[in-house]
Amino acid sequence: MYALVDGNNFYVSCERVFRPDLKHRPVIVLSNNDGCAIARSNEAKALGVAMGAPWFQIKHLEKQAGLVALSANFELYGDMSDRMMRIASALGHGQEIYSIDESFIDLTGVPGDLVAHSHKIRSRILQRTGIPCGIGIGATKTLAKLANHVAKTAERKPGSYPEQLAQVCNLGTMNQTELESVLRATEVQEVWGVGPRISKQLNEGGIKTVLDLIQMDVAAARRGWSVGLERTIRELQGTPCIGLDDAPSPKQEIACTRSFGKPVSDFDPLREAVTEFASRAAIKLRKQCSLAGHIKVFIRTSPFRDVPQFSRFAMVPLLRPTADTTVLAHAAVMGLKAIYRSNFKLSKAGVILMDLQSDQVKQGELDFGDAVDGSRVRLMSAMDALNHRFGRGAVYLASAGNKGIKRAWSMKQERRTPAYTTRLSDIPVVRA
DNA sequence: TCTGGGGTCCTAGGACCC
DNA sequence: TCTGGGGTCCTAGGACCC
Repeated sequence: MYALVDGNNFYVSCERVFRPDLKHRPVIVLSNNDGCAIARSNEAKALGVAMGAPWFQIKHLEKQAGLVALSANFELYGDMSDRMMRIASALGHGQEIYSIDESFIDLTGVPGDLVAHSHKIRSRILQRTGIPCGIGIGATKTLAKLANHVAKTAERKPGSYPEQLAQVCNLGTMNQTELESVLRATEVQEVWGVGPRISKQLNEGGIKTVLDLIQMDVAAARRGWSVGLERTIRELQGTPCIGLDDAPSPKQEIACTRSFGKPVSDFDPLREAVTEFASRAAIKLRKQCSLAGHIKVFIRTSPFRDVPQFSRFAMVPLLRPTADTTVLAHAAVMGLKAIYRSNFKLSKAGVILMDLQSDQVKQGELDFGDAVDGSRVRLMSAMDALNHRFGRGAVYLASAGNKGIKRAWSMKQERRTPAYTTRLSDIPVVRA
């Protein structure tokens, strides 16, 4: 058995912990650059704000309906996530942290009433972090996901499912009739692994509810779609195909990409941006003890704007795999030089580290006199240590531009709340 | 004016091999 | 008239996830 613990409207819930005045009001959190809605309170959902809705299209709701929009504050969400995950792990014996607000728990060998136990953990998370959760339980991860959807929907939309399934839902203990009525009440697009494309195709073939999907012939699913859909159906039928991944393997790619606050045409700001992105990606790379073999750089115009379009990338091979910020940033800028053209209003750039491998692998090579210099590795460790101790940006490459000055390409974040839990200067003060 | 960022997996098709 | 068969590896692109 698996459980899925998932924070409700997670980013909004994090904000509400420190802004109780936002409770019961329509609130959304915006993506970087204050671009579009990436989290919505129930009240905002009820207003009809869609996931991913561009802010400029819904901005009128600010005055019309009291909609509150906040800039994304990932420093806060990451810390709140750590706290929630720690408490959630007590639900079972193994935990896979699947995303910032979700974790799967292995319930194998957990004795007693799983629903009562889950309610207890749910209350503990709410009490100690302020984050409300939904917990779904099922024989497979896909069923646990589905149960979680039921638990959250039953709470948010009374009448959608039986009331007692709200907050915690165990599909594993339902009788056939109850289970079928839940499956019939749920549309295929709610299933984990079935996206908009496949659900549309399934609907056209008359498969509309999860009950229809569960009864589908797995061979036909494989022929018509892929092994992925076959696996999803088998999981829905109760055959585990996806195990708990509680020791995630290192990333195979590490990216840092950003849209700019406003369009950029000149080379210098692009060089700064690409240097900055390469530096940030390199930090992540060293954190997982990897080296990169290739670095990909791209720049592009906005596909949403009616301007001459431009989109190019360069793949730069590294002489030898490295995690050295200066080498990676230099390679990225070389790539940028190769693809840069003036006279375009560029809106986004990014760097992707590829062909990653462990930093423990020693590649035998001929010595051409420029072999890996241990002092460079120590320099990187020193940089990481300084930035960790004194905050990001304490030391950085000069070619990333002066961080003390507003950089032409920096992103827009006009509505960001403080880092309440991670910066001394931002910690709330309680007055007697 | 204004539309996110960071990943994974699967498949088809081409290059290449004998 | 008529142009093999079987395999691997790599890559680009699609679909999906949050």
